[in-house]
Amino acid sequence: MAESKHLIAALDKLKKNGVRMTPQRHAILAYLINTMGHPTADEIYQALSDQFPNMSVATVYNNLRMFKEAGLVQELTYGDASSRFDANVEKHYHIICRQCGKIVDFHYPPLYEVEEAASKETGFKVDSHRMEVYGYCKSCQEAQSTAVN
Amino acid sequence: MAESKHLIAALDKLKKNGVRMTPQRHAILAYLINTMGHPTADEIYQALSDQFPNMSVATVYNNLRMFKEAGLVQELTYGDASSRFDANVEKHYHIICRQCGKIVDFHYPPLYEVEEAASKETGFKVDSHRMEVYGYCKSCQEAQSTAVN
DNA sequence: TCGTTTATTATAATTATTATAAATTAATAG
DNA sequence: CTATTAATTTATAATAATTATAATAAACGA
Repeated sequence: MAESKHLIAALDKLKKNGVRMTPQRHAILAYLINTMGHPTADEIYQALSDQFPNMSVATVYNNLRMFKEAGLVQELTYGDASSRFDANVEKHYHIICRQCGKIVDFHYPPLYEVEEAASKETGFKVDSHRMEVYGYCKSCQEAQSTAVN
Repeated sequence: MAESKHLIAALDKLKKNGVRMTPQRHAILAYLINTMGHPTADEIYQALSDQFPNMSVATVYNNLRMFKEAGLVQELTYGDASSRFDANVEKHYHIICRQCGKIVDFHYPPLYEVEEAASKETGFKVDSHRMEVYGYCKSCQEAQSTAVN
């Protein structure tokens, strides 16, 4: 697979920020950008363990922090133990399955009215918001309806 | 301070669920209901350590889980390390200060249209959503504007 | 290619949370 | 009121995610 536009742009941004490129860093970033999922640090570590048998988990965490600071990835935290990471920084929202934990993107016009209302009510200077929807994905709905009660 | 209506209702609900009342449990619940903040498990533990010098942190965690399962409190997870707990189960949203971490409630009509749109786009069966606004609270704005650059 | 600076590795430390097992205590039937 | 029993608390250990540290290795501009 050729390097996607998205990946090329991200690499470019890092270079402009004076960040050195290493094989590990490149692989972590590429993995995040190419995957449709929203992997945890450990999932990334596992996924790249064939390619980099000696890579340390610390490298994954260090790079994820770096990418986050550079605005290339977003950290998602839910009730469960570990953070998930998303290289899609375009405006979009997530819907999460309560049963299997799957995270799917969906589109909706950004909720700027809410930001404004919140700012007015609280006096905060607002810069962003986060919103997720919870429910049951198609396959978990089916599993539920065919289950014996 | 007399027991608030809110606390009385919560105690009632627990009794109906066949849950035993203990001094620790009562104190944790009362603390959560009376505080305006959104404390972590450890903050609760600290706050009650005078009253219960021998209480175990596990007791705090156990009870918080219990309250959550009973629908009496809500667990809030943000990027930072530990969960926060909110005994206000009325519909409301939070705005969070990026600088000092303060969490303040604000009101806005529940975003059911978003739930519907998400359901339509993804095929999920939706049951709830979560949304928070981020920014800088008044005192942190002032601190910033008076700071020497 | 060299030298400096940054990144990676291996490992240990930290922190939040959960599990376990023994001791205690609340609810309640008698 | 007391004894019973099942739930709760406590103390402690275990787990798991993440971060810190120090030594080694690699990137990249001169």
